[in-house]
Amino acid sequence: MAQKAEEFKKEKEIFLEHIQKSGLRRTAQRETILEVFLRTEEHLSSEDLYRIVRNEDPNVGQTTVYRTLKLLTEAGLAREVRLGDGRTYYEHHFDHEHHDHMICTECGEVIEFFSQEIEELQDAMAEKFGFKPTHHSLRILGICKNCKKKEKDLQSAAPGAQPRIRVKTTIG
Amino acid sequence: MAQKAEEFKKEKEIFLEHIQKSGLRRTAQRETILEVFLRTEEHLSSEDLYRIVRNEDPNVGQTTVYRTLKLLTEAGLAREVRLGDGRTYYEHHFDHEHHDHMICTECGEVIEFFSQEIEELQDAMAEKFGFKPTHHSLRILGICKNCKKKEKDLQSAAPGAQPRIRVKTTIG
DNA sequence: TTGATTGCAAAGCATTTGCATGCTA
DNA sequence: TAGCATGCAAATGCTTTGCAATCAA
Repeated sequence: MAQKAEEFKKEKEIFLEHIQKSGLRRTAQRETILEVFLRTEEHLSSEDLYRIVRNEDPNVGQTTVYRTLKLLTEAGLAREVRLGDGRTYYEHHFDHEHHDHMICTECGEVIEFFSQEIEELQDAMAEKFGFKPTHHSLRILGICKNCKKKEKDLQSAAPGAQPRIRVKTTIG
Repeated sequence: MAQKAEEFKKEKEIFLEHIQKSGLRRTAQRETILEVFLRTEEHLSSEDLYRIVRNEDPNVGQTTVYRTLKLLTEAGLAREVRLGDGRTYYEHHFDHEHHDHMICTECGEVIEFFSQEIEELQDAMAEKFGFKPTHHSLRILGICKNCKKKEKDLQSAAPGAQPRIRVKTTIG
């Protein structure tokens, strides 16, 4: 936990630096939003973050959260993620290894994973086409361990049960 | 070209079959939309398709194009693709190999590619987490061969030139 | 003081839905 | 004839923008 506080300090410095470099201003709202973001480890939508932030400070508007998340992304602290349900999520970027996602289409669970081999094959692929990659996104959709189990259990109990789909569309 | 006509025939059969199986109805609009879709090889948004279709038959509504693209997807003829600019594109699915995409963030060009090794590594990854994959999506963003070249040419001519970004947001 | 920042309300966009009318089976 | 399909307009959901008031530097 003490180590966590250290990390936040570093990230806050980065944020301030970015703000100063860009001729922007330090405000209470931005500080609150940054802190809540740093304190939360999951994938947050702007809406999610807004809900938590307004507990700490009801004077923060939805719009400011949107704008600040953009700012955090520019500063290199956050990264936009599309999980496939139409909205934009944000995850920590600074000091976090690059990774990809498996998304359970029943419960919405998101598993992060990383494969050096896949990364290398992608680069090799790009090179083959004379393409200079800047970043990439790999999502695997499917059923997670838990839901696979639940499905089996349900099947024996109530054969016609419908799964609860959270990610609503096929992702190309 | 004669071979093309054959292909369309097969795909039309599939569509009719799907329509009958589902208790739906064969209509002129659906036929027109299907034909235009089959005839076009690129990645089409609903809007794109709508524009072409209304040349053939101005009596087709935007809504019907949306609904029919869903239908084509259900029938297995089309596949939804998210290229990262917020809208949904469709590509041919039937008799087309699975593939992934490289997207140029300057000109918007989309390169299709396939790597058996990447596929296998993904499955291995999923298995490691007890995750049962249903489908996946891999996008590599970057600069295509052409734009890389143009960039260099421009740089020597007008050092401060701004690139035209078509894919507007970072894709997680 | 000056110009960035905020929050509200309104606008934007892609997509979906309600509903009266039109058509297929 | 029954009920699916259509197309318009209105609604939706997420995100962005305009703008007057507020606040940091």
